Amino acid sequence: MDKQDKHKSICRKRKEREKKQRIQSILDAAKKVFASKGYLKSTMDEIAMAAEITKPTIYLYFKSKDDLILSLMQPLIDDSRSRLEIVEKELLSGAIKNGRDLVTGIFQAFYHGYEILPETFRVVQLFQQKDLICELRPEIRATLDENGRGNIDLCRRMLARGIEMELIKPVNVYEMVDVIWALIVGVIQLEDCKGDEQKDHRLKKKTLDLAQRLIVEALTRNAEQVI
Amino acid sequence: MDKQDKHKSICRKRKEREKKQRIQSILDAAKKVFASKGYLKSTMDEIAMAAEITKPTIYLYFKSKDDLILSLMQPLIDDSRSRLEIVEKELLSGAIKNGRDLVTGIFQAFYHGYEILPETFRVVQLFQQKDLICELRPEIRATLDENGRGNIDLCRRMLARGIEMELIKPVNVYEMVDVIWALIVGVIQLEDCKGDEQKDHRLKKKTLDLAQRLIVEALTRNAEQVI
DNA sequence: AACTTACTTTACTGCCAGTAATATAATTAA
DNA sequence: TTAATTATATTACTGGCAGTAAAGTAAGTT
Repeated sequence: MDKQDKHKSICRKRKEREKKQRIQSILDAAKKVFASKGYLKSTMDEIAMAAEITKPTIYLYFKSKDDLILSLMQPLIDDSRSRLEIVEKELLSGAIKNGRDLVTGIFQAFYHGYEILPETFRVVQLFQQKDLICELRPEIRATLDENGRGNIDLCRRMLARGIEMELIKPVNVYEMVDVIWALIVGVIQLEDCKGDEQKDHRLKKKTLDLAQRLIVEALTRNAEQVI
Repeated sequence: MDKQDKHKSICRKRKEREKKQRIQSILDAAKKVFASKGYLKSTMDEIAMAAEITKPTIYLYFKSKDDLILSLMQPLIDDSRSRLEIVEKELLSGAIKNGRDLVTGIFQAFYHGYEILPETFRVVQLFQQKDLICELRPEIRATLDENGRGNIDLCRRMLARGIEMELIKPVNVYEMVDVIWALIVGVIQLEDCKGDEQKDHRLKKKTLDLAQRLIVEALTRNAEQVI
């Protein structure tokens, strides 16, 4: 019996491993297809083809096309998170000595997600406009919510701490985080629809740099209040 | 013969009038449907129904669903334009005496478009993300391009003038206009996906106000250079 | 070997943008 | 007044895609 149980559990483990691999291969395929054709123009059949399976198999693991893309977003959120945490550590340890470095750190943490996965990042935005955040695998929805919110919270804490430390002027941190996020999303969106791939990145960078400088400028004059 | 010609021309005029009315009724119907269900969820059949005609008739006047929504955008662009022109007049006449009023004027000119036609405004953004600016009636495409660009140009001229008059600090006006536009679009988008209709407008306003203040703050300190 | 479970596929439905072919009403020409 | 032309509208379709039901297959279990 003992032997049998062992056998069972070994087989189960293999199965689970295979399942994970299958899910991963679907995600990889989806990433490729989305990246090459964009979310809206990509079809589930194409993704299935790329993953060397058929469409219904995808639906075994993902509730919908939206669920699929949102599952891709998780690593992106994680990336921002880890970058923000580094900035926070620097802030708490005193390595960050002025408002400029703090604001720049936050900007870059968010922006980096776009640099590593532009297409996925773009889709995050699409989702905000459509009313499609429903109909997701609850797990994904939950983690997405939690982590997204987590990043924002972390960001707010850092700004609040920055204010305490008098690195930046007192502002409403809730609104402030929104403004930073809005700027990044807005600039990327704007430049995406203008540029032709090549100059694109440079333009975005320049515009975003200006945005960053303005925010720093506005937040770091120690004399006056913004509010 | 003279009499006949007159008759003809009168009839032709009536026809044209009727045609315009039909087009207008389609646009009105589309505006209603889009506003109530959003662009993506609205179907051409629904719009046809609302206009009390059938779908193919719409395609007689509009090349595609995209063409239809873009036709709706024109008034919105015109609105921003006329508001910007007022600000420009004030700037040239000397009625605007500081950077704050200039920046605020530009912000408000753009933002007003959202206030009067939120759904259409939102769709403008959608278009920037999708790759759908193709396949339009060339006339619409042209005017849209021209006027959109026109507004941006106007805006740039005003900022440049503001710099000349030393109302604001010297910055790259191309990037600056992008930053302003990005902020407005970004904030609206962000708040749209958070709020539940009621508090929505107030939140947006507050966040946008902060954005405005920050830009003003950064641009109006006369001592230092931003760039 | 019969049975259960997990997984995959074939073959569909339903929805929707857009179109071809056709019908109807109004204008013009005879 | 009637035949021909034009403008306008409709019915009935196509094609593409997300998502699903039902049927098949392979592996593990008894």
